[in-house]
Amino acid sequence: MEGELDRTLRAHGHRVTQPRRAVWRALQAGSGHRTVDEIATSVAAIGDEIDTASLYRTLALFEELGLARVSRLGDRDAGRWELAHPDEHFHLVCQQCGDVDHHVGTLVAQIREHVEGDHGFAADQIELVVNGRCAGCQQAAVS
Amino acid sequence: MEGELDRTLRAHGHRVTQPRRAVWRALQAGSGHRTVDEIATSVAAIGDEIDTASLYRTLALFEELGLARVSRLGDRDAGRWELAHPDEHFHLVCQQCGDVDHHVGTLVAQIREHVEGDHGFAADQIELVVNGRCAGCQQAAVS
DNA sequence: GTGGCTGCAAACATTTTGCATAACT
DNA sequence: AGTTATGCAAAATGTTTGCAGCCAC
Repeated sequence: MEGELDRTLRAHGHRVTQPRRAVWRALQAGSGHRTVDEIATSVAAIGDEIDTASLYRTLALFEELGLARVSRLGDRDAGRWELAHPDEHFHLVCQQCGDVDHHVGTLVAQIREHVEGDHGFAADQIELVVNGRCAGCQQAAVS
Repeated sequence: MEGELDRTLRAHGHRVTQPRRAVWRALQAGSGHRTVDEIATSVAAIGDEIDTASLYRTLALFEELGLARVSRLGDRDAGRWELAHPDEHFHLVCQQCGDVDHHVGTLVAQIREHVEGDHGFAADQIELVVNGRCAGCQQAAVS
């Protein structure tokens, strides 16, 4: 469904270009939580090409339009991008296998209620990152 | 109490040096959530001096020893360091005034239970960053 | 045709690393 | 004395910016 990108871009007076479409498709393809580098590779795999600078600009635009989201997972390295989904979610980062799991649940809604109720804080975006060891790696450690 | 630093360092076979003491004192001084640059300035203010590379190495060591913690607050820029406190806590980042509030509560413990119970995930460190507008800025917007 | 968008290259900021010297134990 | 930690400089990494030409509108 290419419609959403085109519609959103035009609605805000931005142009629909080949690079933007390519990035959009690349984001759809993968399973989220990709670095800029990975997205560039993904774009290349589709047969397109995009310059790093343009990629950053495109992602920044997507974020501004609410089409994508970036999160810096607790650790050191680079920002990771994913398509924006309506549901609130949180990340489980396994320190051992490096896997990043993506969970949707009521947890984030509970957090929102808590900070709004107890602290009078208008929560806009909630980023929850849990570092630890996933179920698989715990088993592996025992065996 | 300078004892904690000395004790912890020696307990792990590390040396007690002037730069390490200076960084430790600088961390005690400020109110947490400082960038490497700010810590360096803080060290200089005490009358000491430390090279950036050493500062990074020192902070990495402190983290390894459980004396300090780093967090990349959702946004763009650099990592922010603070002393490790036993209590779990979370951050409220106001997008308007830029203030970073630091809250302790049962919330983080609840999160831990949730991911361990429902997802079999052994939570090691939980980083919760809430972006939004603080109570003060909400009032300011109304008036 | 025109102004926004892209690609290229260079700048920037943050963090890491190699190595000779200094300092803790 | 024997190492470990430091400072300096240089590199690595991730991201941003200036600008001439191109392309969607």
